[in-house]
Amino acid sequence: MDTASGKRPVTIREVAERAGVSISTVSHALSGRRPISAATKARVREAAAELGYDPNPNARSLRTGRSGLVGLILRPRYAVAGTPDRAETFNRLVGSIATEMLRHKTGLIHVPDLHDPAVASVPMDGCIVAHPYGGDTALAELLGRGLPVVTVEEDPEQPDLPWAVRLDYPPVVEALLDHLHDQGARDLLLLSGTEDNAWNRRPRETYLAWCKRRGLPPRTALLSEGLTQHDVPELVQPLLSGPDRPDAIVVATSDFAPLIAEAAAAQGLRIPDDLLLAALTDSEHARTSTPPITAMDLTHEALAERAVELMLARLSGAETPAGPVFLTPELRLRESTRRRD
Amino acid sequence: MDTASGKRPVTIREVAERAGVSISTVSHALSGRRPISAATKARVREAAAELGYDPNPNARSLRTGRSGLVGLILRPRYAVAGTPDRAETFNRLVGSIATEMLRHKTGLIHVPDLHDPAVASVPMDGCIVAHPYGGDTALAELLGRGLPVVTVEEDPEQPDLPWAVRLDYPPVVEALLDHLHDQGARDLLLLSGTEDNAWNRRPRETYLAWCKRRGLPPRTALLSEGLTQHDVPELVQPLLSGPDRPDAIVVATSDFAPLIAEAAAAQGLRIPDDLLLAALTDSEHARTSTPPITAMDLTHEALAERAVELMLARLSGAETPAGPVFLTPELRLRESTRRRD
DNA sequence: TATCATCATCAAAACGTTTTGATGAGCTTT
DNA sequence: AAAGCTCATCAAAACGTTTTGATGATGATA
Repeated sequence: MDTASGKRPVTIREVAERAGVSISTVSHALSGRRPISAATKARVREAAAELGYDPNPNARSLRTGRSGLVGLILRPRYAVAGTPDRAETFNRLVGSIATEMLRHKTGLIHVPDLHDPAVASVPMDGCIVAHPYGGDTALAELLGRGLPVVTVEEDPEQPDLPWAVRLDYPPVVEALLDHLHDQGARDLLLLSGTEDNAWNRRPRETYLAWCKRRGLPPRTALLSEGLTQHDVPELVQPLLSGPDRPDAIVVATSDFAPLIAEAAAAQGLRIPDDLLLAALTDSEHARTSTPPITAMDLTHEALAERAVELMLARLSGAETPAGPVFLTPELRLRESTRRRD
Repeated sequence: MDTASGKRPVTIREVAERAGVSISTVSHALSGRRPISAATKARVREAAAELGYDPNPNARSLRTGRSGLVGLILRPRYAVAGTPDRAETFNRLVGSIATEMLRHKTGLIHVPDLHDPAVASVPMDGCIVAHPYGGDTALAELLGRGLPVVTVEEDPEQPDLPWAVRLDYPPVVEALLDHLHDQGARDLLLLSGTEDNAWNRRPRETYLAWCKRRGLPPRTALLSEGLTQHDVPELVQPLLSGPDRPDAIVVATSDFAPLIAEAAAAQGLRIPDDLLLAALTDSEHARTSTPPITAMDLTHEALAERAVELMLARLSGAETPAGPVFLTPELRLRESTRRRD
């Protein structure tokens, strides 16, 4: 095997010479876009095979204006921060989109940075933007370029943008809150993340509306997704002590739930007996913690499937739904919110 | 916001016209590869910004011969088959490579199919091939093209190919076998997968050598990675009944371990009391099964980190190690191989 | 003042395709 | 035998960059 790495790729010109025809004949013979005699076609095919011809994708894309590749931009910053725990969400998101793209035999590019001039720009026919921020600049930029965009979750500032695959939070969050209420909770605390995206905004809105409807005082606070294991207990401790401690906590970031459980234990509070605890995203951490923690599963796989489907439909010029597509997150009820009888 | 999707992108020519200079001056002003007067440079920058100029990546790559993108090819077929269980391995593999690439601000392309003519070929400066097969054709093709390749695990037929990040199985597999032996196992059965890659071959070789050294009769069988939940119990049942049943089973595919545990239970065999059970890859399934199953963690994250590092070093022309890089898998001892005292 | 270097800018070539209008050979029709 | 068709093939343009040799202006030197 020749491993010389400086090898110049075979061009269409060399194939043409070998087959004794013109460049355009080679192109037509291989693409079949114009009739070529059977004999010539065979000769060209043979020459191409012998030389190991592989058309230069850049030249082709430059000419045709399409690369056959789809970009993927993942907005949440924590995704790149990458603590081992946060990785599960990232991996499910990325992995399931990659799986779907492979199933459809279409190349997927992880776009590193849209704006950094040091980063090569990326040849994509369309782009999936996952979990955009409010007034997302990357999203706006792509739309401004006229590139076909499909979002996973919506830009909260532009909720009605078409070609979005969205999660329908209200019924699920209400079901969770009702469940907590059923279990006796009357003083619920919501700890949202600080990324300004739909996942943080929507459940918060639902929570506030629910409290108003129930006549309960809403209590909210922020807990940045970027916090470490060390920060969380410290920040949470004061919330758990004193006479006005909540009797239920809903925390957005699932990884923090077990830390809150520990902090509660340190105060002598038992879960679920003295404090109910639930998270707004699921993770192994939540599933295997003691006790296992009730969580909302965002069904990344389903989001990925629909988003990829939508993107490929758009690129192929097929009919696509006019408005956003809604999926329902799954509520996973576990021991952390189930009072023993 | 203008959402017209048929918008033609801004070219360097339009920037040049707007700034009142030639095309090449724009190129030089933006790239800084030749001195341009401060005034002109400012004018060009302004024009580019106003028009929202973004250089066409295909044209640039065609001219320069580099795209700034790295390809990723995942060989194992099960990866695309994608049962929910198999997904964890796939996601960790893909997710951690994507994470590393993002950290280095370099685009990553999932290559769907190297040979399918219906699939657009992919503009990559180098390619990471994960878990190649014995005599891997895709690997050979890439090497034949002279493309820089880094493999995660080696092609078992060409174990000494440089620029491979390999797992050092023997010490870990021996440690596992010794552990089983310590726990009293004398009749060990190895159930390998059917994908012909290093992960199936190497541990098998170590097992055979270990048996010979210990004077124990080796027993092996195959269990395809593509089997479903329904197939496995049926196939395993006969192995567990009869007087010559093994007292320890090492199964490659981690998802099958809990199924084997069930099949054993159906025969009245208890784990670990009557049968020791271990897997050659880790998964949540194995971690949370009852009892938790001893497994070898392939440390995909570490493999990814080294592979990406190696690839980027090669592409930047830096010094790279001459031979393969070895990492050691982690043995996770759990209850399934620990006899109660 | 003529000559020479320096500096900023320009024009043109090249990268490897696909596409399209033109060309010529071989038939059929008049 | 001339005219018209069809079919296969060809030549050339175009896609949007980067790169390089050429050009002209400006100021320094002889």
